[in-house]
Amino acid sequence: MPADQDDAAPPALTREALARAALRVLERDGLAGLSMRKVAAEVGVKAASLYWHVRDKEELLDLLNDALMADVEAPPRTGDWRVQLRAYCERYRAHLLGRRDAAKVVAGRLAPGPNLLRLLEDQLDRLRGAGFSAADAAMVSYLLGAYVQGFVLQEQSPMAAAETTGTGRRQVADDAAERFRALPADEFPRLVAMADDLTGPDLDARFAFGLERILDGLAALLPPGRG
Amino acid sequence: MPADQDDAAPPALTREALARAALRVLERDGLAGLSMRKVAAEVGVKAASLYWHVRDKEELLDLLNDALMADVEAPPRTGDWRVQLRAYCERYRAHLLGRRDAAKVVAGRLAPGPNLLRLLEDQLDRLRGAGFSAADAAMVSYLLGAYVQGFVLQEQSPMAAAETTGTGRRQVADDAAERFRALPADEFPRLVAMADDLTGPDLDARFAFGLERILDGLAALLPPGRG
DNA sequence: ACCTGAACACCGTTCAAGT
DNA sequence: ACCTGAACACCGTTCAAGT
Repeated sequence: MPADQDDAAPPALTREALARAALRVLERDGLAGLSMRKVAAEVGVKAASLYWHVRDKEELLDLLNDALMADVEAPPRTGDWRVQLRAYCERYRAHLLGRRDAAKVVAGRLAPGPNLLRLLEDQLDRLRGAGFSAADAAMVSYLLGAYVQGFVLQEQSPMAAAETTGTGRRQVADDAAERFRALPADEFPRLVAMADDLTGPDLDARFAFGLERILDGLAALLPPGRG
Repeated sequence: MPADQDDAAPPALTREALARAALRVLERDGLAGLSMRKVAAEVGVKAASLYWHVRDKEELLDLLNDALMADVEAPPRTGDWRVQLRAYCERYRAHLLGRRDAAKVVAGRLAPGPNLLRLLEDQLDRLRGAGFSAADAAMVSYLLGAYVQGFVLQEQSPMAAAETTGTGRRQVADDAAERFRALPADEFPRLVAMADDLTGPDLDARFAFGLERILDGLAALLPPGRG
């Protein structure tokens, strides 16, 4: 009778396990604190061992990138294309905001892993169903990705910095407004006058504003009945 | 008669000189190769000396961020708001694309330096003149910034990687299309069918597409006569 | 097939000490 | 006021060697 496979067998160091370990280190120490040595320790191994499973740190970051996309849930397929696309973007933003430094990891990294491919497939399918041409659907997906990632990148970094110094996000906005107001009014009249507009509305509102403008622009692409 | 001030005086290590040195190192070695030690060497000093002028590397990157924005030229004030705003975005993109890793440096970094403030003032002034409310103008500026930075971030990283491996950008697109086509067609029917649409149009066209959608959406914000 | 020890060539940052 | 030497606690990566 052969020994059970599940008693003392070490969990088998797979690339997926590596990615999950990297995810835990990212959450704990941030991207700047994510080192090969720490990820190795997280899986109970020495740094040099990682190079058996992964070419270099860059490849580990690719794995991490896909692990980050593992549990985004696509929105329900109810409502018209506009509510579905809006939900997609809102969920994507919320998902990125929810994990530390996620935007920084995801941003410049194209290499789509299986999880991202799954989402892309679903999104393109909905766009085609809504009446967008294949060429337009592909570009729309690209446009929305650039907007959401660019937006979250700008809001996540300062938030992280603020939390480090212990200041709340209301405080950050107020400080920024104060800096605008303190500028020389002859050189920067608009910045001084618009200090509150530039810093006031919360980021949810700013995200929604941009998103609605983009959706308006996309609607103009469809035949009048469907937009 | 006092000695001339301009004969043997060392150029005086200012923060601006530091920023320009960092810019040269960035162009030469990329963001990953930008170290305090190299920037110090670039200005003929030891690494420890930098900490007299700058709190830490993060602050040096803030200076670099503003130096990167030093010579962007605002578009001419001719044509309607739409041509001016389009020109703004195209110039910003071209400017970022033109300097190595610029998008990565600029992306998560809010701290606006004097150069960025100058541009922002000018852009807001044009938006107000075009008829956008103060609140809308502020949000439009934010939206366009997120889009351009997000877009360039996605196109610049792979370009840099491709140049490292010596492959041209046509080759990169073809390889990507091939990967889409090789996916299992039952699980990813759209991706397989749309492989060319997803990778085909060059990045200039993709950028223009997104930009025009956004501009369409913004036009809907103005009273019918001015949009 | 997978892991380790030890080493190499780097990092950012601090701090006493120099001028 | 500005710069340096020397050190500290790290990095990513390689490679011979182990099992």
